[in-house]
Amino acid sequence: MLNGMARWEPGAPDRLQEAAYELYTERGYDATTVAEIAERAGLTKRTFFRHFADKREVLFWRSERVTELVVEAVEGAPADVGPFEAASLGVVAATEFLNDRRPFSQRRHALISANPELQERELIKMARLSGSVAEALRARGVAEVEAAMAAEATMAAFRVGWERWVEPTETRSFTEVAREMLDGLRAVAAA
Amino acid sequence: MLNGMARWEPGAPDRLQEAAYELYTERGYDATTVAEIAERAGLTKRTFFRHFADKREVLFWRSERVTELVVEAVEGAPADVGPFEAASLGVVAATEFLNDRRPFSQRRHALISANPELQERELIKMARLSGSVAEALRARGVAEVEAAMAAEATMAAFRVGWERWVEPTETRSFTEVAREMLDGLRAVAAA
DNA sequence: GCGTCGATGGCACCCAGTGTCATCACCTCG
DNA sequence: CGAGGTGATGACACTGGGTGCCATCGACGC
Repeated sequence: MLNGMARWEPGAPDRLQEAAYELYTERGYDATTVAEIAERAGLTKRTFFRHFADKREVLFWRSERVTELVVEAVEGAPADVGPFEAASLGVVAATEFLNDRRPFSQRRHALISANPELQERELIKMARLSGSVAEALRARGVAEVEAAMAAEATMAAFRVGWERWVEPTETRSFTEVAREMLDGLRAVAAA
Repeated sequence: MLNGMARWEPGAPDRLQEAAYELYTERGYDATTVAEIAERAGLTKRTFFRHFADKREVLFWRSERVTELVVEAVEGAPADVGPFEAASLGVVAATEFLNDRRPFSQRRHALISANPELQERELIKMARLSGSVAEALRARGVAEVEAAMAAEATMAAFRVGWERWVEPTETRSFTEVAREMLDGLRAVAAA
């Protein structure tokens, strides 16, 4: 037993995530072992893997919340708006959620952009989100390919907007930035 | 020494890649160990990692060739076409290259779509490709954000087209499919 | 033939991730 | 209040990806 207090202290995943963020920031992702994370949280390696599928997943914990928000927004879009507009409402919902969490987002972005493995994980998360959006669009009656295109295109705008928004020099809200990107996408595609 | 013949036989990476494809197909990616791949190629695990950064990379070997073709196409686009059109020419170049390689592409796609780890790798490859396209666009004088948007959007069309093209029921060329997707993107964004 | 050099083998090692079983705290029920 | 059940954790062994290090081998120039 490493720490008599910690074993039955509640919130194991939270403590593990916090410890992971700390260590990843202090020493970098690569230089941190799962055993060290667990130790700082007063737990063991084995327990870490009971709560998180792998060493990367701890950084993406609860990100499904964003997916839910986006899907709900798409599903709740007015019946008369087209697929691109509906998907855009999903993107906007995500940005509104993230607007309050800019410092956290920046910190997380710094960690992820410093490591290819983490970028891969982020990319597949976004791809799955795109898939969920496409599915929600199909549920609205949008054709297969059209749904996929609208979802992928708006996600592209989201990605580009994200990269911009986390920049320290950017003063606007994520929502504003994303709207600019969505409009920019329209303009670029129309040209 | 596992195989007296193989050690100094030329083309170690080729043999390793072929062995990997065989084993991944026969037993699946997860159920295959690097040691097994190396053994079938008449080499050792250590040598495998001298030629490929990791177990996944062997499936993406020489995919930089596509990147080169795409970038060249974008750079060689007429000076008067807009960023979206220029990027589209890059996508078309990629499809033309892949048109001859449909069976290989389908086999590769089957492997990748069966495994999340491999999907992650594929996604980051595409993201890097998108980055290269954006850079080529900027070299043409396109503004930062506009370049990123055009690159991401056309890559989205490429991805959706790809998923469609590898379908056995699809009879058209990749180039045709991609053009439809690029047009579809225009239509969807304009709506 | 002799030395150089790049590619390979062999080995030890670290760490991510898993299967299995024992253990512990808490809860319920008699 | 004590017995048994339950879920979370610890402990341990094990597989496999990936790396560092050095010995070795084969080709090639001299």
